[in-house]
Amino acid sequence: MLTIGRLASYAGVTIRAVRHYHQIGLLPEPERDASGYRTYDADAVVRLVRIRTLAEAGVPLAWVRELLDADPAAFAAAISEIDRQLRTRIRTLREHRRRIALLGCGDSLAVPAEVVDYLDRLRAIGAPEAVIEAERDAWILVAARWPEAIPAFMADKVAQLADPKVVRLYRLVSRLAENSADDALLRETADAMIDLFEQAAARGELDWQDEAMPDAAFVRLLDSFVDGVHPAVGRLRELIAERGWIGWNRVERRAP
Amino acid sequence: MLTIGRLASYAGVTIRAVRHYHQIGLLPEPERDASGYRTYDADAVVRLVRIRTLAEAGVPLAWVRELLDADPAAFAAAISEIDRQLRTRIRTLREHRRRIALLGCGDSLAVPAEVVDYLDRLRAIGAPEAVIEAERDAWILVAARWPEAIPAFMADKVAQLADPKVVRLYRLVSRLAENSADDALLRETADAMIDLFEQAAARGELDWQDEAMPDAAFVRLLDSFVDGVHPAVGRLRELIAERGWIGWNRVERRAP
DNA sequence: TGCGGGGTTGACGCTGCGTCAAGGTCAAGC
DNA sequence: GCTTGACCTTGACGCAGCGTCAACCCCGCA
Repeated sequence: MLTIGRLASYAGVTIRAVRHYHQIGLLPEPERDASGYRTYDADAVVRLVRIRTLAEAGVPLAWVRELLDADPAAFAAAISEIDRQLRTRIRTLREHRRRIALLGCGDSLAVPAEVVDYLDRLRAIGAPEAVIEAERDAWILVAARWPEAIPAFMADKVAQLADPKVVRLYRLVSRLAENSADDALLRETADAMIDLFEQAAARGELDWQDEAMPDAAFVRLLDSFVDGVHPAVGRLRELIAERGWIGWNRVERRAP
Repeated sequence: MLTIGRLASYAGVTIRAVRHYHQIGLLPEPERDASGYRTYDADAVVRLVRIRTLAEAGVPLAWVRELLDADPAAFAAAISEIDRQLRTRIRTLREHRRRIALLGCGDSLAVPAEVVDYLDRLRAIGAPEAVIEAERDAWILVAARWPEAIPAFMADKVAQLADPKVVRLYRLVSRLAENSADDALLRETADAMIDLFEQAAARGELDWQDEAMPDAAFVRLLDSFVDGVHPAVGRLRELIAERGWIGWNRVERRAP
């Protein structure tokens, strides 16, 4: 007759594991001796070893009991099902490895490569860091909702940067970032933006905005990044609104 | 301003996950509105997306917080550590797959291949099923404690089966299994066993028993399988003991 | 006013044990 | 007979990352 400790050591498991198996009914509770100790016989060791054999092969304990006395067909079926699950988990972990290898750090975390490229171009034409961060955050949101649309969006945005008017606007914004009290500069910036808005309207580029961004609340959310860039943005928004334009990420002409 | 549901849907996570991140301090608790609803801003979405990006790459949540504002060097170090852990887990699962593919079912569960072979030979010479089961269970215990010793043990046991005396003994045992009341048969079996014991003793085969099986309690445990085969085994043990021999798996000569 | 679809906190469940906590038991040495 | 140390007992929390009730509040709409 064995104590729990000897049983466990014969089977190569911990005492805690044995008690756990009792608790979940995998190993029957044996007789107790006068002092309450569990007393095991050799059959318990055999059963325990079999339990471990299955458990160490990745069989969930919940399935072990049925497997221990399953006929060959059921056994084989269960084994192949468990193997399937193991394969799935391995695939998941491999996917994790793939993703973790792609992770950039800090700024570029959660930002698709196309967006990183676009932000670099913005930086190259002298956009202020605050603007770039706002763009980055906004594109993080867009990428989370429509990851597949990012390449097209970015191709579009990069193409826009070829327009000298756009570059000039960013220059103005950059100067404004350093001297936001300059009212003439503010007006000049507003003019430049409206010029671009009107150009876009003339080319019909505003017409498919609704399809690209169908969610008004989401667009307001994106706008909030722009508003957070600098206090002067509020003034800018007012100036532009006075001239009948509303919105940053989806612009509309309204009665002034 | 967003409710928790919109926040979650923008970031592609469940509401429960967001609350969980609050609970573990990964995402700061936002302001509440008059009715107690949490009100989020766009920055919360960005942070949440970043958390998900890391979590979906297999980063444990406990590490996400530090990673979110780690410098590139620390970030890279953490990433490589996490990748190491992922590789370890993949190796573990692959080992599970390997083992599960090797699992026999029912009888052969937890029995090494060499033992299966030996049991088949026993069956071939006509050993009764009860004896084979007892052998099987005993070898399960031995294999659990000294798996590396099994091939040598089995080579030895298989070699023994070449001895006609051993084969004859199993024949007797087999007849005894069918007719345990036959006293003459019982005595003949005892004689056959003692003959083998003495032959082994003469060849010095009993001398290294202690080295092979140093644990007396363990040997008693193995013996208990033999005792459980059939009630007649008890009679057999007495008969043999009268002639000065004790034990099944490790035999000793004692003063009768 | 009722209904459906939000939101709130609190708590248990899952997996397979590890790890205290707070004791009772046993064999051995003094 | 007493201590010591190794072993046994039950009970309960902890772990990772949420899923899933339960029980209740809030809001807009017919």
